[in-house]
Amino acid sequence: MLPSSTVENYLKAIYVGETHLVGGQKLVPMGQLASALGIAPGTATTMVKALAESGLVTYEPYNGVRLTPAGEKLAARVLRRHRLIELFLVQVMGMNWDEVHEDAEQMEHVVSDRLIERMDEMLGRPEFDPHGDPIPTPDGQLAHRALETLLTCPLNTPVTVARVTDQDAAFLRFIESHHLKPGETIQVEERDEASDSVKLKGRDDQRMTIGARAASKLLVST
Amino acid sequence: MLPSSTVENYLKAIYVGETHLVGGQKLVPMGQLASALGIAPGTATTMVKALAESGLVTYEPYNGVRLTPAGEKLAARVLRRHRLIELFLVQVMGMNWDEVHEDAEQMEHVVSDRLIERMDEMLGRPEFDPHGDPIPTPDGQLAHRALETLLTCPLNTPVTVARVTDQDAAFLRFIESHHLKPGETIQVEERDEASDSVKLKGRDDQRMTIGARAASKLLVST
DNA sequence: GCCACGGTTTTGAGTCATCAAAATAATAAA
DNA sequence: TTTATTATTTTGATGACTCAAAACCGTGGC
Repeated sequence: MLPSSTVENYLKAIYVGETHLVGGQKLVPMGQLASALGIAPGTATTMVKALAESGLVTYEPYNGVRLTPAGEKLAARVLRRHRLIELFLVQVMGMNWDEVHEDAEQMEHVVSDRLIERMDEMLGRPEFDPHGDPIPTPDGQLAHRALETLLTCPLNTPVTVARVTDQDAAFLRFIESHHLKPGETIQVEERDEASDSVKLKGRDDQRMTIGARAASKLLVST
Repeated sequence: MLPSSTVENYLKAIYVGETHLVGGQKLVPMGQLASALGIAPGTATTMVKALAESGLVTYEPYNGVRLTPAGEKLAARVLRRHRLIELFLVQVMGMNWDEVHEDAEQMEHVVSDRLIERMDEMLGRPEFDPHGDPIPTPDGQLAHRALETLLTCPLNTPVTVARVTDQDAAFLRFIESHHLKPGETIQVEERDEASDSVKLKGRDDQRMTIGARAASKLLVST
């Protein structure tokens, strides 16, 4: 039984949901899953029970859901495809990084392994996609770097933007126009709790202030 | 209402079915449609009635189905996408022409207009795909050439292979290995009704004999 | 002109994925 | 502890799409 696009999307959402979980708890709650997929909560429950039936997830009623090794393998495969496709569309086809998400979202379910392999080859076996998200290897391994957000990194120290953890097109365009894409070097000059904002010095010493919410989505390496 | 992949496939099948019709009759019979789509005849009937309901086709019970202008526009769009994708996969990604059909079949329904436009641009607004099939323009026009099959073209006269009207991977590999791809120059030396075969002289004066059924799928320009 | 046969349509049913809304469980508040 | 709030699960239904098999044309053969 090859998984349907729907199943692949559930697994992917659970996978990334797990990474967003704080602390030792490992179960993704149904509500979070449902809203991540844009479906009604009841639908998520029904579907997750079916996934548990086929051994892809572990389901604890009223607590949440977790991937089994089999489910994790499939999820990593989908994520790998998604990120390779995004990088391909940007790197090879010259599309903007804020307009490739939807295409990747669709293509990840349908293109052949051969085509994915060809993309991987043309891109030189990349480890990160245009947003700095790590690309799982064919066997599901994720490269992981120790990164900090702009809310936690040291002040007045040059840091390199490594990853942007938001796919929203408007946000991505903002990042791009302010030269905050992965690879850029910046410094955090000041954080202000009261105004919920962060002051930055960017390329050409350009000053800018961004909200804490946005700052938390920019990951940097020191 | 954007059409589902299923609807797009029905329209595409009717579209190419129409071109395969001989003479003045213009209706694609249900049986042909069903077998082209690999579905049960009853399913085709049900679906075609729904398509007629939404104004995409004209349906005459027991006679067949024909596209309306609206349906034809949609069908041409899908075919354009399919053929651009195939050409892109071969030309840009270096895939073999016998292995791109399935990917194109899936991608044609999901990739964005922007991505298609980008492919078209990268390919230099091509008129024909790797099989020599014409690529409809954005407004649905088809370039058409006066072509003959190897069964009807003049004998002992150099002709250029222009189109291969079969997507079967094994057949395409045969064509390729015998240097009969679109663009190659060949000559028909002899036709034998009795043995149902055609004798050819190909590249480097190499002689070969192919069956009439295969010969009818090779279109040439004189 | 009748009948048989191939193609077509109907019928009845099933799968997958979804929703809204009612019922229920867990949790936080009073 | 009892209640109120919020999250989750059930229930009942729907919309696409599909099949198998029974019923139904329509035409060619005799």
